[in-house]
Amino acid sequence: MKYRISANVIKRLPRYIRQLDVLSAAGVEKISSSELGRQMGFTASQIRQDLNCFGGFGQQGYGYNVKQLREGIAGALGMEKNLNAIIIGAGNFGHALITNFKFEECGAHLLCAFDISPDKVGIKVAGTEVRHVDTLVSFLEENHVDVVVLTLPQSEADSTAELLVRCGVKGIWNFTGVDLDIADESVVVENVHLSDSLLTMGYYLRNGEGKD
Amino acid sequence: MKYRISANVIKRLPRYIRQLDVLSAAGVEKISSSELGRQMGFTASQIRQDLNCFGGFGQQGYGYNVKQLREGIAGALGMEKNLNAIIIGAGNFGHALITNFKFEECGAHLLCAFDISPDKVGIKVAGTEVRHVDTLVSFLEENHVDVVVLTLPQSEADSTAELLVRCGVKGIWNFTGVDLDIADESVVVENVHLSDSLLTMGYYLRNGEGKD
DNA sequence: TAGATTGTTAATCGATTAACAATC
DNA sequence: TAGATTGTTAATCGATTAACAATC
Repeated sequence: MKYRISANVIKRLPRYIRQLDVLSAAGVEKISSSELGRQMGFTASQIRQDLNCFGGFGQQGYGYNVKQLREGIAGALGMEKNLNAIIIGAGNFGHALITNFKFEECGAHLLCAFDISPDKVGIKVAGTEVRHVDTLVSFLEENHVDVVVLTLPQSEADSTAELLVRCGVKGIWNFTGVDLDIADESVVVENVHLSDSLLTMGYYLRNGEGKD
Repeated sequence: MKYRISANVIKRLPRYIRQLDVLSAAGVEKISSSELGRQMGFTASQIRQDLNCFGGFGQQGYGYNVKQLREGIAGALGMEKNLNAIIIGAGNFGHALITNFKFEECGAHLLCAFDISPDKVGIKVAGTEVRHVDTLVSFLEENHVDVVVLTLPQSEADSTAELLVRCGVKGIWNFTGVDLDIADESVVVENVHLSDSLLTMGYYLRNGEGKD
């Protein structure tokens, strides 16, 4: 890539995808930055700046073709290249992710799940096989895994993450609630803290007005 | 409040809480902004700026008392005042939240759940009663509900949100994946988009290096 | 061509970092 | 008192917004 694109821009890309999908579904073929901005609560300027980080998706005097722009952003996010994923921890939360989360729509493919509990190992959850964690390392050796979804108890979080990094895993989608700090700079960790989201809500509820 | 505190600061508060809890558990009694910064990946300056939005938690020449600071931030977030919550949609995801999510630790109290499916209505999930959605409006009339957790199918998201706002609900924690746009400025909506998180991970995995 | 709207540069605004006096 | 570290002001940096020439 040319020069580093700010994290703020990257975080907005999935929102663009969502809105463009809504527009597409409604049969809208083209849209201007100002109209898209109105719909998403952004300024037209910001939208043009954001999109221009990745090249000229638009056409002067016309606007943006919805489908083309959608593909362009999907390309920037690399959504077309499938990421292989596995999930460790098939408890309530892991189970819900396996069953409901649309990995394919995010350009990912869930290979299988791992758990330690005898009454889970061996079963299939929504078509996904649950293996024993004892087979994890050998699985990682034999398969290319891009992303590991961590949905196991907090007590296991750090040791498991360390093991994964030693096995060369480069992406950890961490739902454990523990802030993993991993020294290896090449590892991408996304910490999902649902409680953060509720706590900030609490702040705004009590201190009046929404965020923006 | 004095003057408006930026959303960036608010979003960092739960992270402070987490780190302080880790320190507390490890028996650490005091900490300086520079050491806390080292641990959390912030500058000491930023930490002092953040904390001073809420008043002098620290003591010159000494640092911050871990427990006191924790209480101070919890106070700023209003964590001690309980928020009443209900959850609508007891499917996989709702079920997982009811079972695993620590509402109490976030200063919230889950009153009950609602669903439409006959084989869910009437049962208890981890001690939480599941009621029929037909009883939702009367429940809202008879109980003060601060936060509604939305974990129902996308097709129901917009209509349900609209109903909730009409019933005077001021907080919606939205897991449906649909961007609710609610005109009423006094309603606080937290949209949780797990897919956003995975998509941005995908970007960094392919374009090298972690975020920071 | 005239109108519209982008791509892109310049101006503004806000957030982070640095510096340092206050003070424990 | 001397050392440490905050609270707070000033400087810097980056992100957002505004403006406008390019062009479809």
